[in-house]
Amino acid sequence: MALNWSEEKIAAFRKALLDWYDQEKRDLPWRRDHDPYHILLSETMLQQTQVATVIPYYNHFLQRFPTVAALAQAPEDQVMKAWEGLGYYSRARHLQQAAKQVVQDYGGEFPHTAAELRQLSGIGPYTAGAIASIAFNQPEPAIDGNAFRVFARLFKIDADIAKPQTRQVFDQLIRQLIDPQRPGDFNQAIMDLGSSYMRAKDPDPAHSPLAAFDQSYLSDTVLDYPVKSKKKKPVVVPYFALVIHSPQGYLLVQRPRTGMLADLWMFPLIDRSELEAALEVDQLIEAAAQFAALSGVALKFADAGAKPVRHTFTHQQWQLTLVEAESAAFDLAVLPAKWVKAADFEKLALPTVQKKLVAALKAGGAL
DNA sequence: TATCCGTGGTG
DNA sequence: TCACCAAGGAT
Repeated sequence: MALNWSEEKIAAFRKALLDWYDQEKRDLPWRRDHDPYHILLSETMLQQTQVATVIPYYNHFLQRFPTVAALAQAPEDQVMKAWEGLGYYSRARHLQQAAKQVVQDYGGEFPHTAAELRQLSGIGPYTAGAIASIAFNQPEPAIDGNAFRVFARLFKIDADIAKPQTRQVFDQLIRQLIDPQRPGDFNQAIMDLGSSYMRAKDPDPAHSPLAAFDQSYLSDTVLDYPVKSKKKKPVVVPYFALVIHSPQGYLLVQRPRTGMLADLWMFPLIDRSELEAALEVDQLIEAAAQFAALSGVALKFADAGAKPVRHTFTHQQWQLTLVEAESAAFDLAVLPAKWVKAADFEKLALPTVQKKLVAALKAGGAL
């Protein structure tokens, strides 16, 4: 998309945006300096996550892993523990992998170009542009949801921002507008604008510093932009959650390294949709015994009919029916599993859904 | 390219 | 209850 603005108009646009930013920019922990490690950490945490949620995680994580070298050397389970509750857990694993790449491939000094940053694990076009512009003053766009919304409104762009190929339309446009003297501030100003006057819900475009440049505002069509196709509803997946207790504690298993809640610890789950008609208690016992390699160990089930715990993810809604069992301790050597005392749960990285299950058990008097 | 991957806030 | 959103990336 070619921009037919004069040089004077482009200069006025940049000045209006940056003057406003200089006056009104938010005071955020990762804006204290331009350390690329700080920028990488904050940008990774901020992916699909709100600022208010990230701030305490960011401060704690930096306290725990102060440098890129410290993160590269850290045990992975400690990194996961620091990420616990933040969601999208593969971000944590990729972040540590990127730290290792910086140490091993670049001697501990981040590369300066977006193209090189893009090669690091977990860094996509947005994060590469953010680090390159904020930490290294490179004139690279950082196109996040805010930038999509702000520029879609400014220029009444009809392309669907849910489609990957739409990014290039915005990229081309922003490269013509970004301030070559202050690219990092330009990108961050757009984000601040997108989270304030140009927010998604109930925007206040009249008071935006870019109101005079905003084609959607000038035509009273702000709420028509950005154009974004809708997501599908999450599918319902029913599980039995096995609460197996022995003298050594509760049985927890580590989730597979890929997929949902990767690497985190939970009660064993049995996918009821794969069990077909095996919904009777005796069949359930058989399935549980099979799963946990419990042959010969007697189980006593209780409260199998209790109300399920619900937890909704982006693409799935889990309905978890708690099934409690008392067991002798048995050898777990071959499983990614261990017996854990309830008081020691907090030492492991647990997903929120597991914490919900624990809370339900405590409310029911068990555990 | 379409789908997968969490969580908490909001109206 | 529900739909949508919030500083996206990997596959």
